[in-house]
Amino acid sequence: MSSIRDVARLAGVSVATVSRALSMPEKVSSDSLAKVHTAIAQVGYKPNMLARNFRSARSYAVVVLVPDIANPFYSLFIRALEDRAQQKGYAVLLGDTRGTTEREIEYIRRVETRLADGIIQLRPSSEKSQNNIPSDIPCVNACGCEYTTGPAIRIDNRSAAKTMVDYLISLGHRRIGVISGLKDNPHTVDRLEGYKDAIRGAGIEFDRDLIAEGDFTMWSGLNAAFQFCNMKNRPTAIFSMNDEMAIGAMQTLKAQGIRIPEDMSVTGFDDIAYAKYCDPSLTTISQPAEEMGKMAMDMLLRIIEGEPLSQTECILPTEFIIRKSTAPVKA
Amino acid sequence: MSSIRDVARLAGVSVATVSRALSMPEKVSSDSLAKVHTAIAQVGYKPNMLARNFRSARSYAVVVLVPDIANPFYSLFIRALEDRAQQKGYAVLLGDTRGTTEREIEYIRRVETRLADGIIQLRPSSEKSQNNIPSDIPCVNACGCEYTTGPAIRIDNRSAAKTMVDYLISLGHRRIGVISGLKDNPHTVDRLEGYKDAIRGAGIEFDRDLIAEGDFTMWSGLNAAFQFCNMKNRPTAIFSMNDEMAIGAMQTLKAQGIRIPEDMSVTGFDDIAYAKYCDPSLTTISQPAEEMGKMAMDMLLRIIEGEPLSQTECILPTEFIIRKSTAPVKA
DNA sequence: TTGTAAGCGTTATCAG
DNA sequence: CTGATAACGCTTACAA
Repeated sequence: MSSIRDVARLAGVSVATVSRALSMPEKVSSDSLAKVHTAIAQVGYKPNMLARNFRSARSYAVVVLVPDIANPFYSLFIRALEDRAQQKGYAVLLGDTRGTTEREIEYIRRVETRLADGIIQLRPSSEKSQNNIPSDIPCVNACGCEYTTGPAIRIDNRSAAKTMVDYLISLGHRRIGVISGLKDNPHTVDRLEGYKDAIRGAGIEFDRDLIAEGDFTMWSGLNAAFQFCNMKNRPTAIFSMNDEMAIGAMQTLKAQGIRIPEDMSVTGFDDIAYAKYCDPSLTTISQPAEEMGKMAMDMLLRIIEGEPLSQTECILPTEFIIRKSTAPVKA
Repeated sequence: MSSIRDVARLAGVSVATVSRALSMPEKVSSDSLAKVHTAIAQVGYKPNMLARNFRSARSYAVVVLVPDIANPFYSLFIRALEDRAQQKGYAVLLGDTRGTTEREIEYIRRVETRLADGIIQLRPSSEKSQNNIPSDIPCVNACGCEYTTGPAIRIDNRSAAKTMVDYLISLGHRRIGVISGLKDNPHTVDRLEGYKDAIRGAGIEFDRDLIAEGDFTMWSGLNAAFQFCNMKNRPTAIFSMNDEMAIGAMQTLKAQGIRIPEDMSVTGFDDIAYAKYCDPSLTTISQPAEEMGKMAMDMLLRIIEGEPLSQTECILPTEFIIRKSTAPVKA
């Protein structure tokens, strides 16, 4: 309600002095400073950031584009992103796209109209799956893939997947089913390459029938698993491209009387919180979501503030976590 | 980059006309309208919303204060809130407080400094657990309790809890353990009252030893369950105040060789996605998070826009969901 | 060190 | 229906 003018009047100084007292107190005499502060307290002055932002042509806000905030894997990211943004004085505008391009575009428009200074993209993108974001707006992909263009923080999905499948192979598995994400999802592509790398390395022939397509939801994992249950020569292990599908798959297997890991090993990817608590606990790949979120936000803020980028792509290490859902193949 | 002046110049009209063409096209001649639109297209004009908001003294943004965004129960809420806000042209500023008052205050400051127009509070609050929010700022509690003051959307925690415990009693259980949230959490208080209502109704005496305190995390549920395992006269059923703790508890029980539900029934609260997929699937109470989020946002926007509120508190019905984690007590 | 005043992009008022 | 112009609250040259 009260503006800088009220404070100035009451303090008996000019508005410029009040402004300076707030943003560069060292350039103001301690006498004025004191008067200003008491005046501020008296009128209960709160600076109008809307005016300040307008003046500085900056919103100090960042859009976080996320396919689905209810996905636990993304929640972890967002928490890290928000934390970092808050530390640096930026706000996070939540942009849940629900996978639609339409909503994505609405949010992009927000930065074009100055309501946000940049974008953190959580949807993996590659040339094929365009990201609709004009190249002149600051953007960092916090969840990139091998073919992601532009600034990105990512893990090496391909080699992480290979590590996992190598492990299954080392346990004696030769028929290893895959529950993938949607075919054209960049994560799916990268991780499938890793799977192929591994089986190729072990001299195992690629069998298209061993690939069941899901969409990264538990429900799809549950369904995909049926495909394997009904096979005459069914796999002895399943490499699921995320934890949620693995958990869904385990439900199906258990319901069909298939014991995990005795009859079939199951692995996940991401290491969401439940992975540790499901039954049996899930062997999986842990992504450093905390670190990735922090780095992505830092990178974006550098771009926004025009600081030079030491590197435009950053690949972080994953952690391979062995729990109880995997075991050597039955003799 | 280009402002309304550039458009005006190119279109050969005044800035006022351009402004009107955009916000009230019916008051502008179709001739001018056409000229303005071609000019806009030519210079690629995007209105500066920062200026617009400043002018209208509104940010068209709303802070959503959430204790922890990685908590799946809150994610559902947030998704609904964001959806509704977006529909109405408002942005959602994510305010993950991580349970600290300090951060909560930083976010409240954002609305005091005009960066947001109001607050959706997801932390349950009552007189005891104050909510630090000055009464003059628009705020709706989307996750209220029996004693929440001010506008709120909530469920009847007490009677939902009673329903659940009544059900356990109907299965023959008499010793029913409770895994509660933190003692002073308003949800804990309400749900504990419901528990007491139920056992009182069945003539069962309240036994303080049957209450294990958790903090709504899986980990705390896991620990709390040990308390029951080690009892000489252990409960035959556990009423957990949320799903996550119930899932944690089930891990412990299974690890101790206690079968669920044959040896012990376990129930949850919230019906998070994972409740359906854990093993055994969890009997729980479903909150209409989607609906609650929508209503809360609508209510807040009404307050912000100065429209009258038909009701200041709204209690939505819950759904009682029976799955596989509960069974009649053993003979 | 301080004050004056211009200006950020938009909308609203008021004449024409 | 249109145009000139004054705000909105703040920052920042520039001058004193």
